[in-house]
Amino acid sequence: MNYDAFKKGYGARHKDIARQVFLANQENMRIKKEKTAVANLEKILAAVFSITYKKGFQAMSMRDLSLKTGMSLGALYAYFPGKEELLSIIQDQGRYMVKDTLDRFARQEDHPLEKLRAVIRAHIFLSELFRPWFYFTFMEARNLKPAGFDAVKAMEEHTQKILSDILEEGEAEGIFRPENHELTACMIKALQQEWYLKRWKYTRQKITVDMFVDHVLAMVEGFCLAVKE
Amino acid sequence: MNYDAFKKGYGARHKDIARQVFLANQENMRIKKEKTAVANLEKILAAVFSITYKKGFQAMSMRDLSLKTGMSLGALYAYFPGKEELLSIIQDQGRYMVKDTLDRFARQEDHPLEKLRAVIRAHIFLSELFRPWFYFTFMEARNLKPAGFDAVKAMEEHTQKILSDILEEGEAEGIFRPENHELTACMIKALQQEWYLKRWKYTRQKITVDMFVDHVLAMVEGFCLAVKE
DNA sequence: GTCTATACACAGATAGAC
DNA sequence: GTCTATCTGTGTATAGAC
Repeated sequence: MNYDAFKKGYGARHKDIARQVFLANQENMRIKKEKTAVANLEKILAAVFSITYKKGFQAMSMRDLSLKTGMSLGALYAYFPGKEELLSIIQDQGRYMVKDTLDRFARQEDHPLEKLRAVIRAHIFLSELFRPWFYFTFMEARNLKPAGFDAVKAMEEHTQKILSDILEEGEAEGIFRPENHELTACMIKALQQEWYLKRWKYTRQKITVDMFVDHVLAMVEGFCLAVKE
Repeated sequence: MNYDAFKKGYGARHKDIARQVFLANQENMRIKKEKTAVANLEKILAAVFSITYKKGFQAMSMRDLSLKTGMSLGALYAYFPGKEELLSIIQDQGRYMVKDTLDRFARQEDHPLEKLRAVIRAHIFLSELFRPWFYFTFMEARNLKPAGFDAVKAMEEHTQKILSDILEEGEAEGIFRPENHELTACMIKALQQEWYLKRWKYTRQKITVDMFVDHVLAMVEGFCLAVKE
């Protein structure tokens, strides 16, 4: 599966994500009409990503956000109780998207090697499709309150476990070499993260997401696969 | 070489770094006595790292810094012209340390495989020894003005080239497999970065820097080494 | 639902005494 | 060299008109 196929198969678009955010946080919003709320949330999210990509969430002022969205300060506060809550809302939604997608892809395949490939691909392709979310989730995690940061850590360990479980399973079947699978899972996660943390580099070097994924898979398989005698 | 050996062999300590910072920025400081300046710079740097690790540079107020160092606001401004300049000073010094060390280790070995190992090890060990510097340099890069950010990018590409040059050289000698060495260099850098970006994870999992380095090397060599026929 | 106007806290930075 | 006191801009957030 390449990126184009993934993109076509993956239903959700920006508007759908905004709708999910609305449904999950409806009780804290003064806006009641779904259509209005979703349209404006979409604008707000896009603006947040655009502003914070360059200077970070802390440095983004509510006036910046007002200017970029074309909405007034008063209007913005009808969509979330405060700046800190806005951060949590985005982080929560980001985590939900990743967990939901990876769990789904992990269930789709049976053979450990195919499963490993599917999960690695899905993670990187998803991070390409929702790059701003991934970048934001990583870079702004430390601005969360302890509870939020704990959720980030738990998520990191959850996705790591998906990978190490596959590796264990494959070792039991004689497909993968015995190794410290926890550590290998960490390395895989590091490679995945590279894609959305340093996008400027790959854009400049004209490396596509498909090339990147293939290289990651080659490296991982070169290390993990049991040698045929 | 393991981490302990690296640490013993690597001369510079925190005080020496503070001295380098003093010498490099002397003309912008109102403090003239080296001994006073170095001692206080050491305090200031430690305080910056401690505060920003949790909430970032933008969110650190000068009053936070004053409290943590035990120095007054007025005194702090005798050591640097402004908050933004303080950021540049730290970033510049961080880059200098990395470049200086890596170039040195790359020159030390002759055989491509040994050189590759030496450079990868040196980078990870250095990031362990000066973890706050590395973490800070990465996380706060986007708060720099364009010129500073360009320097960061140039540095990233410089260290990448050190690696890809070694891989090219090794391929010419038949030691490494033909591959997209640029991309492999990127992967290696991603693995190195993982160590200082997610230290909390490795502390929790009781993984030492030596274990980590060995795993990275095993993975890289498994992928790069030409297969013996 | 969205606007303008404004409250009030806190930021970075400096002046001038010691 | 270091301190305290203070200036001035900007931050988040809200009240109340439309």
